[in-house]
Amino acid sequence: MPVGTLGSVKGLELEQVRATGAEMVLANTYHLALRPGEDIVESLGGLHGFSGWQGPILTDSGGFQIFSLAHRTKVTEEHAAFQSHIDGRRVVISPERAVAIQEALGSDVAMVLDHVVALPNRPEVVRDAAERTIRWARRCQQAATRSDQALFAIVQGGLDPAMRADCAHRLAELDFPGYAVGGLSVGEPPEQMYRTLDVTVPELPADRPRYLMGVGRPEDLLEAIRRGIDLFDCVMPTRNGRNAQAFTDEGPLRLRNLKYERDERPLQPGCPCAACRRSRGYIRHLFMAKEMLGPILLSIHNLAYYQRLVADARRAIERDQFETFREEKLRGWGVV
RNA sequence: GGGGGGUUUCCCGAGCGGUCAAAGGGGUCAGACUGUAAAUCUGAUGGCAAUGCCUUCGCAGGUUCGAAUCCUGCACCCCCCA
Repeated sequence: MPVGTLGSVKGLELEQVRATGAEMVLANTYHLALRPGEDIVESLGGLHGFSGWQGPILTDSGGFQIFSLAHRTKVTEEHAAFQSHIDGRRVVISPERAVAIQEALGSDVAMVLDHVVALPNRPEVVRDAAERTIRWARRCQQAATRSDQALFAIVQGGLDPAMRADCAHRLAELDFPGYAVGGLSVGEPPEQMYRTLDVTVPELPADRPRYLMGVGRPEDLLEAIRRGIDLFDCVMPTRNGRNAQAFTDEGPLRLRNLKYERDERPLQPGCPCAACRRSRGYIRHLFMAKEMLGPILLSIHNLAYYQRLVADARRAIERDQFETFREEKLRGWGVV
């Protein structure tokens, strides 16, 4: 899923997002509750009518903001209290409120409010957050009223295998329609994230979507797919695209680099996206000149690249050739 | 013709006797970015055999232990008066 936190995949029109192959996008509860407010989104047709996106929409709950905006957030058993990053006012999001906001937003998939902490962290902090996440998941489940909206649970538990497995197991017993693995890629080395997936994913029902939140680099996606993950979201293709980085089969390209000044090749030979109809030299020029088309084109390219990556992975799995596919990709990226 | 102001490292622009290879900004070069407080942030940016040496603040001389800073002459630019 491309990330459209504020109800828009930054810089891109709906058709451009759709043309990358994306079917589902992500938006954010905390951010939309602050601005414009879920009541306004609801009155303007819900997230679909409001943004115009016809496909499925998943809303994150605000749990990630407990981590990313930690310095202005206070968590109690009852709720998370934020000091708005926009105007400083107090914004309280309880599990019940997170569900109510998401129901008003009208997303197709809502996420439970979870408690995300930075890693590495003290065991008691990680355990406390994981236990609270389970209690909050129950409260979210009980607060949910819409039959046309799925509610996914989120596994926490840091890097502790036992805690992860336990958290996953206990959430699985609550019979959610989908499960996410959260609290990863928040500062820990990739290897530790992979090891955590090794022990977490097997505890989650294989007949439900298994979603790794906020990940990641192309190699992270393949490592996660290999371990049973079905769904991802990440700002990397769009944010890094806006910052002049293009993902390709030869690894990421920093288009501002002098070496592309006269490079007449496309970013990725064979890529059908709009950016790849131009030369690297032209795209470098756009970034050096601070033309808005630069960030737009690389956002398009990176989203298309990511979509193709997972589509190809899916096809490889169907042919039982995933390992070969993965090794080829990693070799191209120079990761192995 | 008379009076005044100015010329600083790639650019703009501080500095006005030593702590100045010289603030700050721009540009350039390089790096970071993982459920978006991000079209953002970080570092480098005279040369070198480099805990030191050399070259540089319009040009040429001079004063001084020491000058981007003071003095003299010259060149060029800007403003006002005629």
